[in-house]
Amino acid sequence: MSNATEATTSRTYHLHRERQRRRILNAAKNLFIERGIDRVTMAEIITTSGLRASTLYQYFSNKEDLVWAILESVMADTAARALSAVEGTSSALARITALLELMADDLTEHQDEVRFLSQFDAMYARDGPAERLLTLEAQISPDGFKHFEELIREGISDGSLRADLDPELTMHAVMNAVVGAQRRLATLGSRVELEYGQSIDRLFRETIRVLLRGLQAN
Amino acid sequence: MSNATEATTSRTYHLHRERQRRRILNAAKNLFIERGIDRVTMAEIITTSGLRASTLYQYFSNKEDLVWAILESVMADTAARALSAVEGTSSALARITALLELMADDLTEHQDEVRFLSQFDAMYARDGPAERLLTLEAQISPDGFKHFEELIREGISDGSLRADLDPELTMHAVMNAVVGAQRRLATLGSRVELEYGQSIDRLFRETIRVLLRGLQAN
Amino acid sequence: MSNATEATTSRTYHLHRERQRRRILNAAKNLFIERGIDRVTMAEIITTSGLRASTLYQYFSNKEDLVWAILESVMADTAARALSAVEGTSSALARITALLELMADDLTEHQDEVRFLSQFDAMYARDGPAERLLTLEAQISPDGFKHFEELIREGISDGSLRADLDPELTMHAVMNAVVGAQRRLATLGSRVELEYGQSIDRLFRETIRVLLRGLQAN
Amino acid sequence: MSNATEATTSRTYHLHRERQRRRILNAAKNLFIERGIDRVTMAEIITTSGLRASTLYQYFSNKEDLVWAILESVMADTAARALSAVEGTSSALARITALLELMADDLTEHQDEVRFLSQFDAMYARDGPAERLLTLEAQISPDGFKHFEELIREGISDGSLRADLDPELTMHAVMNAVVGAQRRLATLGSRVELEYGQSIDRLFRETIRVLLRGLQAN
DNA sequence: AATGAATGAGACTTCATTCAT
DNA sequence: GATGAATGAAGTCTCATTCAT
Repeated sequence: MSNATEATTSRTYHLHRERQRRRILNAAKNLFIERGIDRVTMAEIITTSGLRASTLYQYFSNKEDLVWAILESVMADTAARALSAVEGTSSALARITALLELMADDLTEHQDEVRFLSQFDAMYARDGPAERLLTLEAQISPDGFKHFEELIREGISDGSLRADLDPELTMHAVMNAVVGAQRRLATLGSRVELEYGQSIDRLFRETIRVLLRGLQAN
Repeated sequence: MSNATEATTSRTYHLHRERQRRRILNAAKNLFIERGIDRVTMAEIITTSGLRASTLYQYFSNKEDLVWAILESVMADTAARALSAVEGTSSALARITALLELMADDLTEHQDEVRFLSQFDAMYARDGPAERLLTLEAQISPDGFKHFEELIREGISDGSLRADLDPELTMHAVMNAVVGAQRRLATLGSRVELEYGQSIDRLFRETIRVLLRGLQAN
Repeated sequence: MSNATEATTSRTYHLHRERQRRRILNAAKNLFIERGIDRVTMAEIITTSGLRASTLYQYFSNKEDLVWAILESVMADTAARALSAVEGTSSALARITALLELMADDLTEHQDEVRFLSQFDAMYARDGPAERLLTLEAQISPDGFKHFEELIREGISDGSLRADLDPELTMHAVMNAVVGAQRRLATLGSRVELEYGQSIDRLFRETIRVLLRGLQAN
Repeated sequence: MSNATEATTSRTYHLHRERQRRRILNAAKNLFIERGIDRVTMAEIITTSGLRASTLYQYFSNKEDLVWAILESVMADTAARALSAVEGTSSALARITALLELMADDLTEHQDEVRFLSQFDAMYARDGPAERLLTLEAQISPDGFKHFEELIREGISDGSLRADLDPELTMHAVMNAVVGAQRRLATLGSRVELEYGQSIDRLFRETIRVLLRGLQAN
């Protein structure tokens, strides 16, 4: 086999493998999102993805592997959206606003995926190796949060933010609250609207508003 | 059988049933909290509670039933704590402060139970009948949130809070964020401290501070 | 329920349980002996024993458990035979002769079981906890080998056995050779006769003869 | 292509094939010896040998084939050692002594391989075609055993051995006992020392001693 | 009310092997 | 001859739950 042919063959193989992988991932992701991670069986994923069990197991060695791979893909998607949202913003404030806006949009447009993340945290986050998640999370916010911290610093010096804030602490507290609020809303879904009589979107945007006000100097 | 004997028998019987019930509930609760709802099998609950499968099924007709019953007990505990925390406070502000303090305390002292609630939401909240939860939640905050709403109203009229707030919307948004933040911290546990380099308690208290500031007029 | 009834019930249950256990053990033993431990699947044992998989697993928690249980039963049988063979013998020599005779008989009449033991040793003996086996082996030879050792001692003092023997070493060496020869013959089965042109029984008895001669003084 | 080139190509090709074959055999042999024939999967052999499944199957058409090939190689090794041990011996007695010595040495120095043989017998010997084994065994003792038989005959006539021996029967009985003892010791390994409180080597040498004495006339 | 036994349904994997290129 | 991908056929075991007594 000539080198050229070899390369082509290898590329073809690689493409094929990638396609199959996605097929499985898609099937699993949809099922997980639709019915909850723990209620989906491998058999279903196998049927849905149209492969044979043994073939699937050549791509993912067990259910947990699959769950992590999907987590990765969901996070990568979110990260990509975040990156493109932040792109072209000039000030730190604009950047953060864009980020929070994005989270609000994601909540409406990708509620299922947000719920998946929520479920993942509830079920797997505690025992999976911490590093694995940290690595993943590094992707989603290459340095998005850094900007947040900087902004707080800046704001403090120019007097627009309260002087008594501890930049790092505050940033983490606020981000945790935002994420926590977002995930809770996604998780409870329509129940929130029933219970609170407010649309999810309004509630989340109000949360953001209050939090931002809480940061500003008076 | 005389009426008196009958009554005694019935009372004894009732007591016994209650004791057994608690035994099961306790065993299950500890296991759920320790290892996560989905990783606990009925067999384990049976072994731990020291009964036989068939006996247990006379008290709870399936696993979900058990989960809901524990949810109930956890919520009742929290509600009891809330009630005693609020007791003796005079102003609405004091009441709310007491409530938020309690949530911070619960986060440190009952982190496992908070995590249980989080997991419950992630796994069951969506399909269980909404009313069932609403009824339960009515217990936890007999009217605690009402006070919150009132306080906001009051604060708006006396000028201490920002005039542009919509009391109900704001209340729900803030409460959702507080609960979301609390549960997320409980869920991630030590991972948060690793990741954020801050103690869970500090982060949660900072969240509260920022949120409350966000409500105040300048 | 009266105490009497209770006892009866419990006895009935116990009997039933024991019967089922034997049913499984029998089915498995026959299959193992017939086709070799590793070529028998749980599914076959299940079918043969006429129970459902889940029922069987309430008696034995996995295949290895089953294998060990059968080992136990085979050893117990052998031990019982040994005991009754030795019973009524007066001298140590008579005892040993009886024991070796028994081994020869077992080789013809229970060749399958001897082969099972051989197979067990080859496959499991190395990793199973040593104590488990030692305990089991203590059963088979309550003190049968002790007699052997004593006999050697006696023989040495009365001059009938070679003076340069180390009783314990010799006993173990001889027993190991006898058992090794027996198992090898059982394992190779008809192949031996084909290869050696001698009946298994004759070969084994000749082995014993030579070994015993080797012990005698000239 | 010229004849010369063809020959070269063919030789190269042949060399390559031989190398690959050895690679596989080595990997498999080590694994079999280390962990037992039945616990080794083809996948492991494939990984260890560094080839792909499909490539391996071009050399050996199934697992059993591989097992037999290794048996062959182990036996060939032993045979080679036997040959070189016997080489240079003049008398039949010397020959036999050398052979038995070798078996004792093999037991210590090649215990794993002896165990492999033991396992092979337990698992495969019964169903594999008898001739296949006979052919193989012919290798190991080109005529070693013949000598043994002769020796016995000689010994009988010169009065050094007991007159009542049946040369062929005795030879086979003794050889079977020696091999049986050797394999059993190799199989049980350290467990023997635990159980018997004697080193494997001492036990085996004592066995040989007793057997030889058993053959001698007094 | 308690219990021992049973069990349907299915879960997740694994393995040796084959085929098309 | 080598390789990547695929796969049929089993395999072992688990689990929530029920039923007869």
